[in-house]
Amino acid sequence: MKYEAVTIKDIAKVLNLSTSTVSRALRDSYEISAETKKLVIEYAEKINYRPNPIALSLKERRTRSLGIIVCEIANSFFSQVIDGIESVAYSRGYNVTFLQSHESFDKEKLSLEYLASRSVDGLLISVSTETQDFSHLTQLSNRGFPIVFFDRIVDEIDTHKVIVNNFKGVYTATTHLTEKGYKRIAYIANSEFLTLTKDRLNGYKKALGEADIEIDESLIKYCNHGGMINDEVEKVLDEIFASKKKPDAIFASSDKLTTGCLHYFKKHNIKVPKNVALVGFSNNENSDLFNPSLTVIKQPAMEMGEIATNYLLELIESKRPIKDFETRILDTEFIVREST
Amino acid sequence: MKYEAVTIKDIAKVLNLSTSTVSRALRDSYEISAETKKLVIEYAEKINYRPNPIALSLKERRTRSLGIIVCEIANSFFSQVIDGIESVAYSRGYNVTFLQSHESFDKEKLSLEYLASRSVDGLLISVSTETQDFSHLTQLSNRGFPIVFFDRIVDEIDTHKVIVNNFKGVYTATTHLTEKGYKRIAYIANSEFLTLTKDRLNGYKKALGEADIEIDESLIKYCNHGGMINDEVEKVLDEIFASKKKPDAIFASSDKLTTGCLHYFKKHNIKVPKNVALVGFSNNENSDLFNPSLTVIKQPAMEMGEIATNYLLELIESKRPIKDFETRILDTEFIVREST
DNA sequence: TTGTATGCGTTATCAC
DNA sequence: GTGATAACGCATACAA
Repeated sequence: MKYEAVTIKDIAKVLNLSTSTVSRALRDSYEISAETKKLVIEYAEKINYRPNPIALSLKERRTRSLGIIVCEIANSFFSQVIDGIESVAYSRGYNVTFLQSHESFDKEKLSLEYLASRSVDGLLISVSTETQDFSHLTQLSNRGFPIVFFDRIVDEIDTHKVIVNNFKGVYTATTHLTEKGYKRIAYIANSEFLTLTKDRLNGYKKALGEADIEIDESLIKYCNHGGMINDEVEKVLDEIFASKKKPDAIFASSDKLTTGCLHYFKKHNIKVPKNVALVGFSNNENSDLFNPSLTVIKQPAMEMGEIATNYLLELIESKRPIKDFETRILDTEFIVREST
Repeated sequence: MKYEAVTIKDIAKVLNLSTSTVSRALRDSYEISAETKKLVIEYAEKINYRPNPIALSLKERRTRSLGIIVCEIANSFFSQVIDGIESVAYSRGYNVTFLQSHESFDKEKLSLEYLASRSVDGLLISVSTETQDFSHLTQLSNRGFPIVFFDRIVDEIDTHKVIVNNFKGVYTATTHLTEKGYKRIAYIANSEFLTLTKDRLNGYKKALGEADIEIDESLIKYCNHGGMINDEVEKVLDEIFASKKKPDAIFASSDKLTTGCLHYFKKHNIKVPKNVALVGFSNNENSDLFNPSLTVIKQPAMEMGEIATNYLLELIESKRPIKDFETRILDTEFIVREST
């Protein structure tokens, strides 16, 4: 059943006016007499008239909507980013559409295509772990479609970006571990295709180097689907714990990987921090309630969303092409708790 | 800067054809010669033509989008529902727009108005804790706008609904507490305006009655903002624990309230379950990792989203008005862990 | 002060 | 087999 809404035409017919008069009256144009205005506005109110945003979009050639692509919203970090995006977008009169890639390259590509085919005026994206080929993004960007990257950015594309200081965050956390005397520190990384993974790994290596700990590549493991695939984390941990020289600490590079480790430890009855210490990136609001409470690197997620959205609106609303792009780097917060 | 996309007109001009021919060729119409089709399709592919969904929406008077309003997506239960909604919607060629009410009646009303002004073809909604006045929903529903309620439904409005058996879920959980010997069981409820709150409370009362425990109204507390306001939970717990006869167990009626209790206990050094037991509704994927691990009532969130979406699409796509509405009641799952 | 005509991108209808 | 035209709902340049 089609729901039929009221249009300007309906109002015009009833009041014996032209659609243009009604349109102008509703927009409070100076050309219209106070009397007519009152008539139109009151009637519109009475029958609950609302302009059709679709028609407006077609006319103005813009949707006043922003598109967001993230791997998943059921993730503390991303839902906090989204809160930041939403608050800025709404205050500037923009609406928001989220699409989840579920860490799938194909889904990301499809979502992107849909959004860019004029459903939204611009895009905020944190790419999927699978994404290695950026041509879908490059093409759009080159044709002038406004894109801002956050969190998982793409180096090859020149535009505004918002990230955290991944290197420093991990360096601080790893140094914390080495200072506590941990020697065999495993690193469970996200997909190796992400720039952020490299930056984080460098922080880890630097800290180990400074503590005169040799880097053992067998302790560095990648989860190319970001822990989204069933037993990705389990497999990686099995490998690490099967070796003769077991780790005494673990660094986990994302929310999902961090809780993934905890689930594994619980299942295999590995005690934290007695048997192995754990630090990880996490914006989980309950990480202090865990058993043990987690030592975490926390990202300013909300702020990230706000800044990224302001950047995007700048690109969208600018009268002339923007050539000078910025990359904003935010600081992480390091919170020490029982797990180390 | 406005991003200019390719239109049928552009193709027509370049190939010296009319827009109608191009349109037909692209839709593989039988009227068009194979030769022309090939020409058009190949060129369209080359320049990456994508039809403008806005123009299509205007023409077809439908958007192929569904609107979702929930209190917040940073909530395990709702993000799981959303996953269910998304999967069904996409498989049926629909796109999804989420709006968060953040438990504010005003925000809910605004979001609703925006969506119903033809941005979406139908609406899935779990109302905010603040919502007492349903006229915004009643009006739309009466005018034939397709709405399906899930989780927090509105009794007054006749349409499809999907809920869980709240009475039974709470009855089972409370009985579990009485059987364990708990006598003073406090009940931290969500907003008293929600139907679901009444159903749940009835389950609690029935279980107490069967255990010959008198109902103590001072142990029943409401959080009318669903725990969204700063120290709502803290205030309520302060009251309960300030009384002489402290509770020996607590039932929390939502995800947010359950973790809210845990945070309070941690802060005030109240041991669970030694000082007080805790059961609550929760779909948190990490509730087994908490300290202590939580005894919870878990809802089939994903399934709820799927069923609700199927109902909504039925309303949208039906040729004639639907008069027979269903309320689907799903079973909850009760998981016993350390907190009781 | 108000009305008429046009166009945003697309497709259906009717003409040739 | 292809082209011209109108329409979806709205805003605006131009006419009156």
